Amino acid sequence: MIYKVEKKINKESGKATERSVMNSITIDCVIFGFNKNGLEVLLVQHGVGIRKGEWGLPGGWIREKESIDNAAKRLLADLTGLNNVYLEQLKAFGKPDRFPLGRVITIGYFALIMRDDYTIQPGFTASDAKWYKINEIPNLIYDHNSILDYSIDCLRNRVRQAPIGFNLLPDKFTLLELMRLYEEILGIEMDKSNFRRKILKMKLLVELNEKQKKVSHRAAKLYEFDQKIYDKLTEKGFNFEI
Amino acid sequence: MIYKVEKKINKESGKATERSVMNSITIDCVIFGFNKNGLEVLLVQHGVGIRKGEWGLPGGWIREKESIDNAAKRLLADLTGLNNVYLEQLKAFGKPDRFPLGRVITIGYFALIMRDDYTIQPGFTASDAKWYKINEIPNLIYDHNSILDYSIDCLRNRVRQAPIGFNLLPDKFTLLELMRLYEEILGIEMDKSNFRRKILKMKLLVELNEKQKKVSHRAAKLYEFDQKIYDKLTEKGFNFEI
DNA sequence: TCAAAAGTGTTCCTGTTACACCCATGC
DNA sequence: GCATGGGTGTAACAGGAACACTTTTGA
Repeated sequence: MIYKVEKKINKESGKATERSVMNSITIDCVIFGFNKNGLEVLLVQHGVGIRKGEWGLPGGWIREKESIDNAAKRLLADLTGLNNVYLEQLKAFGKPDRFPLGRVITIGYFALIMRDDYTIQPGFTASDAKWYKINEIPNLIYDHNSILDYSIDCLRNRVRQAPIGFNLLPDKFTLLELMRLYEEILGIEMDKSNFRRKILKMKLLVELNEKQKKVSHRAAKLYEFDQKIYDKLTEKGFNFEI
Repeated sequence: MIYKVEKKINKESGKATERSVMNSITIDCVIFGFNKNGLEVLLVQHGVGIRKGEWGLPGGWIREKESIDNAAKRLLADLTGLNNVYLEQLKAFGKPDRFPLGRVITIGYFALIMRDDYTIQPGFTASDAKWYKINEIPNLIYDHNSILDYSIDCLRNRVRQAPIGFNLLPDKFTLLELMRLYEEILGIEMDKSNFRRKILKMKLLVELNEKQKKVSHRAAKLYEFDQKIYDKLTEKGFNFEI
């Protein structure tokens, strides 16, 4: 029974014929990116199987000897070529009928990456990959729409309680760029002045001796987020909150 | 290979010889209870296998045709005899060496139950079950200590952002009882007067025409939490926060 | 009448909100 | 000079923290 399921799955995905991976468990990853288009998600098109041509979250199998976190990291690196990416587990999704060809539980992850770094590598489970705006998501395979919805809720919560939003921006950014990021993710409008005060008061940004270049307005100062400063502050009981 | 692993697991737990469950995936549940002793967790003692006599989280296998949420519900009902229990998934735990006899990923859950309701039912994977205070947890099997630690962090966050703490109290409770609950979970001291104001201002408690009885001091009013009121408020954009 | 907890009121202080306004730069 | 976004300042308000005080009940 289980063997049969595994064979079918392999037909579908066209991979993992050796016994080096766990069966009945997969990983699916919501990859968030941010640029002038706003918040986007990287989706892949299935290259083989009955759902060929349809879009879904990038995902894959877990090898026998790797942790689930490392499996997610590996899948992400294979697809994007990026290594030190912010990655966090969402939760497990396990409705019995979520996958039509057998009982497969999937563990959801979300990643935050800096768009400009990114060049698409043809992933082994995808014939194509494409960024989609957060509010223009098509119908996805399996339960991937609900995983995606869940990930957005999760991102909105997390981004307000931990300084993880910086992972979506270049190393050096202006305060307004940071504010636009929060506005986009949270879907709200913020006050420039109040945002500046709030974020600067936390003292976890490093003010650089550098300014924007080639902008048709007064050049803004660039700032940097320093994880070490944040770690020190949290040790002393500091809680990030926006 | 996988079959071998499964046989070993069965020896260990003394169950699931049919093929009606998924292999390589389990569920472990952190069950929180609250009474005059404070916040406690229900642990079970392994009845058979090499870890006999050691304590761990109650858990079990997922049947082929049930969702993971329902599997957790079922396990909880089998152990405690309770049915409508507040239950939430933590996340999946999947270090490759977390289970010594083979690769098994577990999905963690936490439950909030009202202690007085509770009578221990001999669970099929446990020879004994016992409540442990949150800060007197012994060494547990496998990675159960880290699952438990994670669940406490998670509870502390959740209890401040959603009105789930009520599940640990009787239907009717006084404001001070509620405050003591928060103090215990969050590990902080609160001001009686400020807490009253805050919680009453939310208008999600129903004031009953009833008072405490047989107390050797002024009897306090009893209140009730009404999920419907909360749902209506959240529709209007209300956010619970303590 | 005393202990213990219920319940009310008030003051101080901080952080947030909603603005108005000036500054620098490219076109 | 004007449009655009950068950056500063402030007054009004809301909410939280800290604390004092009165009330009710059983023993």
